[in-house]
Order: sequence, then structure tokens, then C-alpha cells
Amino acid sequence: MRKRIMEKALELIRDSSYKDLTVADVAYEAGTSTSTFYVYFSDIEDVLFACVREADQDLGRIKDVLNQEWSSDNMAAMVSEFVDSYMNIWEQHAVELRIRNQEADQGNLRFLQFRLESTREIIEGLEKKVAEAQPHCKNPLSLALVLFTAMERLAGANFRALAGATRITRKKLNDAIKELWMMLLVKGPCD
Amino acid sequence: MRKRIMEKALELIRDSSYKDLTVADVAYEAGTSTSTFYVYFSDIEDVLFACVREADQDLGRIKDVLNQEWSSDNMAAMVSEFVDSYMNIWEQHAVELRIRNQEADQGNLRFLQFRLESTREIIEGLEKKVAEAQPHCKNPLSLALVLFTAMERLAGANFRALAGATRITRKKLNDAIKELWMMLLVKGPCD
Amino acid sequence: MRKRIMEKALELIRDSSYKDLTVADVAYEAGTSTSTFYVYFSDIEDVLFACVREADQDLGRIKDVLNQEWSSDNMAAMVSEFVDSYMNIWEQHAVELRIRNQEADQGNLRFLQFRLESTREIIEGLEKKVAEAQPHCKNPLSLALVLFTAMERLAGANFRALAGATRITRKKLNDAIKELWMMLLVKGPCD
Amino acid sequence: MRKRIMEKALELIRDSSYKDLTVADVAYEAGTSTSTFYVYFSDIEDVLFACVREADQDLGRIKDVLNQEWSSDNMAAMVSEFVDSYMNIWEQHAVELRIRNQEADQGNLRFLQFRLESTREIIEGLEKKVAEAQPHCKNPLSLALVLFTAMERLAGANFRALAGATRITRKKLNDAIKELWMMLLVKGPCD
DNA sequence: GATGAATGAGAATTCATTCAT
DNA sequence: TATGAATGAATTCTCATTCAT
Repeated sequence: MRKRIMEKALELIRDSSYKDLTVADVAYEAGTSTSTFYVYFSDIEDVLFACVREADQDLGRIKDVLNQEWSSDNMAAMVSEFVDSYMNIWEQHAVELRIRNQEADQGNLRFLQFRLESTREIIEGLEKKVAEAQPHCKNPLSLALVLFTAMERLAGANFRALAGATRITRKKLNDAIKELWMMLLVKGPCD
Repeated sequence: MRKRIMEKALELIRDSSYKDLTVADVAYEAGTSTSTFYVYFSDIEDVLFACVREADQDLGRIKDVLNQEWSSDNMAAMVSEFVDSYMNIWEQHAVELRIRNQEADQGNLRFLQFRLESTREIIEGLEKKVAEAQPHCKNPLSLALVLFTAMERLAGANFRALAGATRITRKKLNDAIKELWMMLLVKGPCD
Repeated sequence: MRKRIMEKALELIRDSSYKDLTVADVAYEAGTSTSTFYVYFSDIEDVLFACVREADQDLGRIKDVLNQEWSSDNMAAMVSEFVDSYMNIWEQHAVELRIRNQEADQGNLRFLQFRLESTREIIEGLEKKVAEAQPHCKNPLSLALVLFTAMERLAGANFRALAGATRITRKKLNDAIKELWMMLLVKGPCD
Repeated sequence: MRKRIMEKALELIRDSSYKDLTVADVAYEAGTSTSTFYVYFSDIEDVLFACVREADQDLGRIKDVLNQEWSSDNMAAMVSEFVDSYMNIWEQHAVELRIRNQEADQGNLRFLQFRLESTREIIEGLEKKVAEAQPHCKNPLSLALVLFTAMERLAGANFRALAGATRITRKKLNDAIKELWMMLLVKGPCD
């Protein structure tokens, strides 16, 4: 039942905004009563957090790419693989990750904390790549963070939400992200 | 009274999440009754939209920087001025802009539409700058969009919300953003 | 409406135990909705407290009897008047005073506090009467308190609740209370 | 398990009001499930009644004092022993006896009946003592009942609940009760 | 004897909204 | 323009209770 409730909660969010997701709705959709809902979760946020948690486990896969060697020879390939993998995972867990970000952005501590932990290793991994590729770079962390932020937001962005959406495709966007990483890793900052 | 209600609504959001902002709260804070609230606004979203609208007018200032010539001589200065101006405006209207983005991200059409219009000119301006500086660049729009997205998100980011927040300062972050713009405008993409 | 809600709440309690008095019941009986109930009271306890408060104002009358002179000449008359008055007030506000005592007995601080204040003057008045009538009496306060407690409890006692109820009448009980006060005030404690 | 549930129910009441004691709470505290609770008891009232019943058995001891001869020679000693014994038993079973009285006061028939039976013999015993000591006394039953009521209420009273609590000690109170019994038994009513 | 899982039924509570003044 | 009073319509939440194992 617990599992079933989680699934249905996600389904409902996929369709409409999660702002007005009610316990009654979820329970009904899962074919059960609100009382049963409260056996497993303390409130709507609680189910969502459980979903986010579960989705996060898949995010671990991205670290594999970061654990490999990124040399000037395979740089383009690695960057490409990294960005594609990341985008892939987001596509699979778009709903959950968007919730995670929205809640965190709205200052929800539980989700904030969780996102922090969940992204730290990735950001640190990227920082290291930048530092290795551009030893003279003064603040690789900030640079990595900026591009990572862009990547994450664009991954989660509803395409309707992008300016001039008509002229832009997911493919072009991903390419642009890759190019910027390459710029940073190969050419490095200006001075 | 209308003005007063808007102000108090913003104040209340500054303190806590706007998700549970109620008409009664706002009315009370503004020292009036809910009935009066309804004289001016149709619901909470309505006040917020009015606030966002108002804040947006200041955003027009950023276009001045984009209307100037960005040549290789003054590039660093212009980029710096652009980023600083943008960050400045965000600081002044953090609450409103954050609401705008959150609502848009959650798929609220009114806000989505509004953000689209509000950012289009800026993004197109940036696209033109990239295209001018790097005539061979294949998709200046996507590149501009990526960096603009990063900039905007980091502007609105609560610092608590940033990974490894302790090691990062607003200054470093802004510098990183500037460096990335410079990289793009001066060195250009890899091939 | 406020007044109406209070009245109906009392009526409902008169009929059945107040333990399972619900907001919905009261609202329904008062011909209104629960929302209206919450405009005036925060919960059931709150209405009851308001009722108790109101009833308490009548209790002030009892002090008139205590403010008169109780001499050996009129002692019997004064004691009789005091007990009768007290019993009278209880009869008029049986429901409210019983609630006050039950809540206080169950440790409800608000009611405890209120009862304390409400009875203090009476008890102190009685203490003074005992001390005047029996100057050698060592602890007039305790003696007065014991009889006052008995009086109050018997006033509020449902007659069903009294042992051997069949043989006892309200009249006999009141007489017994008067006799005990007389014993204390006229003859005094044993040594 | 049955025993364990009873114990834990009492413990929980000791801490907070029994009005919001739930089956789930008791079961949890007893380290078992609600289903098991229902194997032994039909509801919360049922456990409480079982507890009260058990506590009542100790109350039988008080009758020993009443079965002895109370003559003018040993009157003070007997009264003292009676009051002390009674207070002692109350101290030991404060929780149970308070529940008994509260439920009875609220009109719960089961508890009302039980209290009636449980106190009848004592009250009749006291009536007989008064009648023996004061043969001319017109209604010894009422007089005995009044003082017995006082005694019982003060025994169960939380000291916080007593007016002017600061100036009164348990000792003084017990002494006052004894004095009143002595007054009644030795000097008798006024005419 | 014991219990895990589930739930029906109802209670409290909130809030946007209306309407007469 | 302003508001006091009232409420409809949800929604959350709790709890006693059952039943298959």
C-alpha cells in the first residue's frame, strides 16, 4: 500500500501542479482511505520526500562518469557522456527532482538539506575536473557550480518555460551546455 | 489601501513561505478586512502578480547596458556592468522575482507568459552580443540562454541553498559568472 | 450568534455528558455552521469557559451575606441564609459550575485558576467568621475549607450520585450542612 | 498482558488527563498492538473500570476501623485512625479513585453504581457511629454524609486545586477533618 | 493468545468568499 | 470605498474497531 500511495502521488503531480495535491486525492487514486495514508505518511510533504529520496538513488550513477579519468584526449567524450547521463536521469525522474528543487527553493529545510547532500559529491567532482584541467584557475568551485546550476535548471525546465522556446530544442540546449563545459575545461578562463 | 496590501503581502512572504499566505493574513497585516482585500484583488495570486509586475519595471534598466556597444576593448567592463546590474536588481526585488520564477516553474501560465516576455529582450540582446563577438558560433541563442539561466538562478538562490555554501561568497560567484561570459564572448566555443 | 452558541452549548450539556459535546453538534443546534463557531470560540473548552465565566458573576451575590455581621444572636439566621443562597445559585447555574469543578478537578489549569480566584474571597470570608466566633480556634482556614468543600460538592451532586440517595432529601442535606456550620461557629472545636 | 495493559493505562493517566487516553497509546506503552488490547478489554472505559475495581478491594480495609467500638474513651484515637487510614488508601490509589469519582460525577452509570456500593457500607458505618454517640441527633445519615463527602473530596484534591493552597498543608487539613468529626461525635449538633 | 494491516466514520479546522450596510 | 458578520465547502486528521493469519 505504501508503495502504491507513492506511485499514485507522483502520477497525480505529473498531471497537475502539486500545490493542490490533497491527501484525499492521493488516497482515492490509490484506492484506499485517508486513514491508510496516515498510517504510512504524516502528510503530503512526507510522501513527496519519500519519492524524492527514492529517485535520488538513481542519481548515484552519475558519479561513475566523474570517477573516470577526464584527459584532454577523451574530454569531449566524457563531457558528452556526463551531460547526457545527467539529462537522462532527470528525464526519468523529472517529477521528483522538480519537486526537490521547488521545495528547496522555497526554503523547505528538509529538502534543502537533502539536495545539498545529494549534489555535493557531484559538484565537488566537477570542481576537481576543472582544477585538474585548468591548474591556474582561481576558483574552480564557483565556475563548476555556475555551470552545474545551469545544467540542472535546464534539465528540469519545462520547455514551455524557456524563452523563445520555439527556436530551441533539447538537443541544441544540451550541445550548448557541453560546449560551455568544454570551453571551461579546455580553454580555461580568460586570465 | 491597494498599495498597502501589496506591500504587506510582500513583507509576509519575506518572512515565511508564500505557499501558506492567506487572504486573512494579508488583510490583517494591512490593518483591514478581507472584504476590502477583495475590493482590489481577486485572490492571493492576483496580488502577487501585481507585485511581480511592478518589480518588473525596474528590470527594464538592464536593457540599457545591452543597448551599448560591447567591443573587445570594453568587453570586460560591459560584462561586469551587466552582471552587476542584473544582480543588483535581483537583490532589490528578490521576493518578487523569486515568486515569478517559482510560479512559472510550477507551470502557472500567467507567470510563465510574463517571464517569457520579461526575459525575451534580455536573452535576445545577449544572443546578439555572442553572435557579434563570435560570428562563427553556431547557436548563440542556446549558449546565451544557458549562461543567463545560471545567472538568474544563482541571483535568486538563497545562499543556504548552495552546495558547499560555506566556501562560496556572492562575490566569487559573480566573478565566476563574469568569467564564463568572457570565455564565451572572447574565446568562443571550442570549434 | 456568540450568545446563541453559548446557550445551546449549555442546553446540550444539560441533556447529556459534555465529554462528547462536539463543535458540530453545538453549531447545528444553534442553527449555524462550524465555521461560525470558530469565529467566536477556539474550541469547545473555550465556549464552556465563557459560560462558566458568565455564571460566575452571579456568585458575587453570596459575598453580601458574608459582609454582614454574624453575631451569636443572628448566627442561625445568617448561616441559614448563607447556605440557602449558595445552594440557590448552584441550582441556577448547576451546569456551568459542575463543568468548572470537573475541569478543575481534571487538572485543567484555566479552570483551576478561575475556581481559585472565584472561591478565594468566599473561603476567606468564612475563615474570618470562624475566627471571630471562635477566637481560640487554631486553624479556622482549614475548618472553613473542609465545610465549604462539602457544601460545594453536595450542591453540585447529582442526587443519583449520593449514597443511599433514597433516604436523603435536598432539605435534609442542607439542614445537615447548616448544623455543621453552627456546631463549628457556636460550639467550636473540641479543645 | 492484561495486567500489563492495566498498569500502563494507569501510568499514562498519572501523567496527563485521562480524557484523551487512546487505545493506541495504551497498547503502545504496553508494548503491544491495539488488537491485543481488544482481546482483553472492550474499550478504554473498560480498562479503567477494571483498575477502579481492583483499587476498591483495598478500600475494604477501612471497614475494620468501623467495626471496632468507638467509645468516648477512645473516640479521638479511633477518629484519627479512621481519617488517616482513609487518606492513606486514597494516596495509594489516587489515580483510580479520582477516575471513579470523575466518571461517577459525570453521570457514568457503571461507575456511579460502583461508587454507591463501595461507599454505602462506610457511610452507614459512620451513620451508626454518629447515632450511637449522639442518640438525640435527628439525621445522623445526612451529617455523616456531609463530612464523608468533604473528606473524600479533599483526599482526592490535587493540592494545587485548593484555595489559598499556600497556607494549607495536608496535615492541617486532616486535622481539621478530625476536629469536625470529633465535634459531631462528642459535642453533637446544636439542639 | 497475539498481531499486522487496513479502514469507516466522524471530528476539528481552515479559508476563500459573499453580502448587506 | 470600506467592512462586519457569516458561511460553504473542503481538507486534514484521529481513533476505535475489524479481520485474516
